[in-house]
Amino acid sequence: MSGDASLPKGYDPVGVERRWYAHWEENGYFKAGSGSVVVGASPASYCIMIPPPNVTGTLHMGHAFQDTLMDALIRQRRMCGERALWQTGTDHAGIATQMVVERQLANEGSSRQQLGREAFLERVWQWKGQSGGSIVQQLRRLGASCDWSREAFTMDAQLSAAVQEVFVRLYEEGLIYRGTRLVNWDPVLHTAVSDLEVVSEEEEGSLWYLRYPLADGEESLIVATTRPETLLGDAAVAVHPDDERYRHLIGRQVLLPLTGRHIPVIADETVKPEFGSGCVKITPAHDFNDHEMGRRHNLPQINIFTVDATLNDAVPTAYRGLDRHVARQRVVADLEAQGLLVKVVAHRLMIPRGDRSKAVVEPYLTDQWFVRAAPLAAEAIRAVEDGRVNFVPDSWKKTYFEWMLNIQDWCISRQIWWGHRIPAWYGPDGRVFVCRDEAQARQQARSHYGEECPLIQDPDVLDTWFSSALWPFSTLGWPQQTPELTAFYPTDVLVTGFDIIFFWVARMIMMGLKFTGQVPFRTVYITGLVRDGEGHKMSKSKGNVLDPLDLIDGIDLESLVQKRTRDMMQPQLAQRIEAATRKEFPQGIPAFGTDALRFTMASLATQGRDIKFDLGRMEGYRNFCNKLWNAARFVLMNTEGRACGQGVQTPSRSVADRWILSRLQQTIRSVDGAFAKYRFDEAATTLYHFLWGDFCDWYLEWVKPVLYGHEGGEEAQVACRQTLLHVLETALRLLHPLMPFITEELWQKVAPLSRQGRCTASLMLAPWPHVEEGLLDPDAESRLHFVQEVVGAVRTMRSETGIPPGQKLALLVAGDVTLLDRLFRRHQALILPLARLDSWQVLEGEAPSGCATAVLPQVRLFIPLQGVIDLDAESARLGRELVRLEGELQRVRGKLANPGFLANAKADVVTKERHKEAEFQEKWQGTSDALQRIQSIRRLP
RNA sequence: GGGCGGGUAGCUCAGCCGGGAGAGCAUUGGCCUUACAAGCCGAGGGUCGCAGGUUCGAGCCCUGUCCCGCCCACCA
Repeated sequence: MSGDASLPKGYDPVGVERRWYAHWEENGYFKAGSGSVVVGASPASYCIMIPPPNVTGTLHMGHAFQDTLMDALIRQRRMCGERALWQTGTDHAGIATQMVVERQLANEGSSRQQLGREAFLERVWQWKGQSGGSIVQQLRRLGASCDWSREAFTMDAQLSAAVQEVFVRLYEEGLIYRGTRLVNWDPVLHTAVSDLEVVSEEEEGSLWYLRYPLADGEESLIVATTRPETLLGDAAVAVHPDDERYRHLIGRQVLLPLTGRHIPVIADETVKPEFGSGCVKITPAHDFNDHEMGRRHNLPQINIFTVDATLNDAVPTAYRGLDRHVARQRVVADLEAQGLLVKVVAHRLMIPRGDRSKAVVEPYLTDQWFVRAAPLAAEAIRAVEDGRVNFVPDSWKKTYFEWMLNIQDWCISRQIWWGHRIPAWYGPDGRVFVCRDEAQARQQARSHYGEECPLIQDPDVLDTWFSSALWPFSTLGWPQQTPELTAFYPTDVLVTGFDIIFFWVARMIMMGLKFTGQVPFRTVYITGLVRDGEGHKMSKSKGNVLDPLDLIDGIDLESLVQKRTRDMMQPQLAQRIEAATRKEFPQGIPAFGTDALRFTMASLATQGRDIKFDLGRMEGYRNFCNKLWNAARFVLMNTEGRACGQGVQTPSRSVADRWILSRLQQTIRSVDGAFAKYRFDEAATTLYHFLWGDFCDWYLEWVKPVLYGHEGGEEAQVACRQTLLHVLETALRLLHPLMPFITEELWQKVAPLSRQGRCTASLMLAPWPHVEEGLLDPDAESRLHFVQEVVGAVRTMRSETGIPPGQKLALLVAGDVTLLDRLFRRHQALILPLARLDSWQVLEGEAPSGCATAVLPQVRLFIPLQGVIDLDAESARLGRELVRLEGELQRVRGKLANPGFLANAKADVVTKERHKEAEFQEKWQGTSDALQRIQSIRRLP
């Protein structure tokens, strides 16, 4: 050992991560403008808005994925010298948060109604105070370098003011209106929800065929329905005007069973004669289609439900107060008893459910506030059409257009308490005053009524997404024209999932354009969903959820099982989940560290598809961290306390030094390009292969003889140490956006030794590397490529012919003399140790018998090993190689014999093929010679 | 019903402007070689879903088709 290693033998992320994150945050490095300053230039601004997580939520894999990418972008641009702001914050998540607190109250035997509005809101704020910090703490564990000093919350005073301002202005322009409309009603949450918050899924149901007698005479008709209970609210029966079967009934009255009401038979083009019986019962107050038809035919809207979706007083007494499901059974039973149930057929249908409550949503007539969306959408469509906003991948803009072109008015009022109260006040006569605050409303009311009148504020709050839509400018201080708004708006990239393109992305574009005249962001990077290893969506009920923090810190099996089976909505699933978990993670999950998680996320971030989270890959990248750690350890062991050429401008670099520096430039170029096109996977694999392959496997091995003093002199050592430090230091900078912690830890030790020294207090603030054209060295690259081929060929020969690895060998080389001199003799110091050869010499005359043979372009290699070599193995190997080469030759020659190819292919392609032909031919010849020699030996007794 | 994405090695995925099929993991043979066994050095493994077409040449472009996934849509 060369002295004390200054680093432990393995990388242990735990302490490193906590220490550096605290250090960065305490020193204000996350604040916009903290990055390395480009002298003489006023820095460009760069801004990313975080999709604010739910304030009471917890971090999941989707966050880990997206936030890793955002942080990588921000860190990279910060290092590029830009004034980079990652605006962070949380969302009040109206319904979701209210539900959590209501559940708590239910457990205490209380309810929000018992508490009253004010006390309930106090309770929610209290809960927000308790749990609201956890997700931002978890975000910190990911290494997220957001500007915490600007952390925002959608219900902060300033953001709330923006919400009111937007509401009032839209109202004044007639883009917000109030009206009685059929909306999606969640009977469990007692609130309207928007179309987007309703998820329809196919479920098993029935189609009931019911007989409705005509009011006059003996005739009857049969309707088919999936919702027999709504019969009680029927206003008509509709048939197709051309339907011969029913034409004579049009205009006559039907006696609606169970109610005694008379309803008309009407004709409407939208009725499909082939479905069911061809007769449709029309319930204008409880079905969107029927509602439309009811408007066309002036039918009464008979609301039969209460807010709980129990039957109200509009139905016969027998059914009042019944739940809609009970009512269905009762209605069907009563009809059957009266002989009016014709048949019941199994029928699959789409059932709409609230995305939060999972309750079946009811179309329900209520007074609600709406945003007139179409006028806002028009400009938002143009912004994407003309490229002011780009989608990555581009194909998502189709999805965007599709929705925007068919956009419906947006129901923005919610009958819940947690959220932004609608700034509307009602006078005694119901007149509405929409104002920025109550005082203003009073003033207006006074001038209208001529005296002080009691005003009542609208009890509803706004859809959470209303405030989210303003996030890109409300967080920057709008409606004030703040310096931040000027500097950072429009923002640069939005990183988010496809699942909220409609909920959020589209609405931000509409609101941004409307209120700032500019797009909110120039690029939308759409990520896929993080799925489990089998490609299933992660969900609590499936028990396949991975917590990013468990991947970082590790978790033992028992805790994991407990975590996955705790608080199950369906406890019967717990057993299966437990078994599956024990099978998949028999040892629990080891601690991989944040950097490994981030690197995995980056390398899985291929565009345009969901990602299946592969734990094996994560393990590989954990190993990569360790590899990097040990490479740095090696470099430090061989540089600390020695001459490393700090002041030396033009060291006498070896070809290996020049080679790795050249490879480094290529890597910088490639990583730059990858970041520019959001190919995080490409950036990750490029760095992985440069560090593990070029740097560790080759360069470190090549320099060992120099460092150990076996090869070259003091000057060579200095140049080599300087190169080692420079390359590692630069690579750490390149890797930092993806792996912030380990790179900082190592950089702090490596950078001070490097030629330029540690230029900034933290790697976070260090300048992003740029390509030094002068260090590109094609000559060194091609020569060492040859060396790699020779070393590889010898290693293969050894391994395949069973030569003991410890056995030193003498190599015979045949080929052009000047070539051998140029490529072989001059680089023997790079070849012999890696190939574990102790000598080599140029072969004079015939190759000796009993040789392992390798054929490279223009060079043949022989290892004479009388008695040791496995002739059968070598012969088989050569045979395989010959077959391969013959195949290649055939293909290339076929091409070159084709006049069409020669006539049409580009000249350089033809030249390339000719080279290939020559090369294959030569290899074939050499291999064939070798095989013959072996076979001639085997024929000997 | 409309739209989108995907199908490449056992698994998870790259594959650029059409020009010699790649990586990681897994498998397998050999190594405790003084940074790293979370390591080192080798090897095997693919009818690029299928069928046509364009082209001198197709994993890549076109047409059709099958399978998987997702999104949107009011069929009672």
